[in-house]
Amino acid sequence: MLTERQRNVLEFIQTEQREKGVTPSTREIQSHFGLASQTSVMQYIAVLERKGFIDRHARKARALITPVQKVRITDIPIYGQIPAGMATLTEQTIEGHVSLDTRSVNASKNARTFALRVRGDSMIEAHILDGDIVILEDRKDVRSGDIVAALIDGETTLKRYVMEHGRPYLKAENPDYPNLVPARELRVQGVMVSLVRKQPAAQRRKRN
Amino acid sequence: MLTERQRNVLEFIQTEQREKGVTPSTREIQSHFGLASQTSVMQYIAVLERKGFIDRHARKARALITPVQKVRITDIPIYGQIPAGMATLTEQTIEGHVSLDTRSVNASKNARTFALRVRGDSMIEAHILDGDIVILEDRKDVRSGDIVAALIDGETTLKRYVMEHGRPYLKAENPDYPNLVPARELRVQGVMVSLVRKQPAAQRRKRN
DNA sequence: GAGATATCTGTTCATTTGAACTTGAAAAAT
DNA sequence: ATTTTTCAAGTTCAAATGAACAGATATCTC
Repeated sequence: MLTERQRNVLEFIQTEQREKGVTPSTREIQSHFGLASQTSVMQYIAVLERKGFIDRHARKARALITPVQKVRITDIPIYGQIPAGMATLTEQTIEGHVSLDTRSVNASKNARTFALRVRGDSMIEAHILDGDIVILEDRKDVRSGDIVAALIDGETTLKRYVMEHGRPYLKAENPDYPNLVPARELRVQGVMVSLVRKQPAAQRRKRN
Repeated sequence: MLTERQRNVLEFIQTEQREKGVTPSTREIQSHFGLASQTSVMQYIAVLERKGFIDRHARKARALITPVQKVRITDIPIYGQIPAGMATLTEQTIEGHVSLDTRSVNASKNARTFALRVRGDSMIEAHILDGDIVILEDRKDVRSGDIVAALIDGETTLKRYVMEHGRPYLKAENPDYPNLVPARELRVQGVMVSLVRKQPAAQRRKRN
C-alpha cells in the first residue's frame, strides 16, 4: 500500500509525535530526510492523506493527525462517585481519565462511555476488585446477567442486574453482601463493558 | 494553585487537543475566550508554564504540551503465544494491540512492555480470567508474590512467582492446578503490571 | 502606601509554516 | 510504447503564529 519511502515519512511523523508531543512541520520533516525542497514533503503528505494514513487540518501549522492518534483512543472520564442524575456528570466529579483504544473496550459507538473506580469487594466473585476501573456504557438495553452501575434508592452501586419473575434486583457477587431489591425504582446508569486493573507491585521482602 | 481563569485556559487547551488532535494556537485560544488581545493568551501560557502545568517548544507553532499529551499512550503488542526466546518476539506472533495510557499501566519507562492473552483459568483466584489481556513488563527485579510469565521447561505460563527458602517456584492460583517447580532453570519473561478485560455481554434470554 | 500578582488591551515584528506554481527524471504499470 | 506514479528540486507567497514592548486597572499582601 505504501512505498518504503512513504512509510518512512509516516513513521517519522508518528515517532516525533510520540516523543516530542508535537507533530513535525513540513520543514522539519524535510531536514530530517535531507531533502533540498520542502515541496517534496508536501507531496508525501498529500499521498499519505490520499491513501488515508493521515488526516489533517488544512492551513494549520503542525496539524497532521497520524494513525497513532487515529487508533480511536477514547478518553474515558473516571468518576469518583456518580451523582444522582446522569445529567449532572460535570467536570467536578471527574477523578481522572483512562485512555483506551476502542477495540479493547467493547464500546458501541453512539453510547456514552464512562468509568468508575470500584470501592469495596462486593463484586469479588465476578473477579472485580477494589481499585479496579470499570468501564461502563450508558445504554438502554440491559440484560439479565449484565453487571451494571445502578442508582438504587439514592446511591450508586456496581452490581449484577438480575431479572427474575419479571422483577429486577441487584445481586452482589459476594455472599457477605446482601442483594438489593429496589424499593421503588431501579435506574441503571451504565452497563459494564470493560475493566482495567493496575496490578499492585508485590511487597518487598526482607531478603528481596 | 491555579486561578479559575487559568484553569479554564488549561482545560480549553486540553479539550481541543483531545477532540481535534492538535493543540490550539494562541489566537484560537484568544477568540474562544473573547479576548481582544492575543497578548493576554501569551500571559496565560507563561503562567501555566511557570507553574508547571504545560511544557512547550519555544517558537514553534501549536507546540504546547499539556498533561493530556504527557499521558503517553503506549501501543502494546499482544502475543498469542510467547516463543521460547524473548529475542524472537517477531511481528508474526503478534495477535493485536492494546493502546493504553501509561498511567493506567503501571509501566516503568525503560522496560519493554508486552501483553498476553490469558488461556485457561489457572489464575482464577488471582482474579485473572480466561480471555483477559495481561500486560507485562520485561524487567529484572522480580519479587516473591509477583505474577509473571515464565518459561519453564520450554513452555510459557502465567503464574505467581514465589520464593521460598531461597528457591523459586511457580504457584497456580487455582487448587486444581499444580505448582511448578522448575527442573532446571526458571526464566521470567515478564512481570504483570496491568490487566484489561473485555466484559462479555450477558446471554440473551427467551424473554429478552 | 509599596509591591506583587492577576487580568486585559493595543500595536508591531520576525519567523514559521503551509501552499502553489514549475520543471525534471527514474521507476512502475498499462 | 505510452501513461501513470514516485521522487526530487527550485522559487515565491500569503497567512499563521509566537513574541516583544508599552500601558492600564483591580486585588491582595506585607
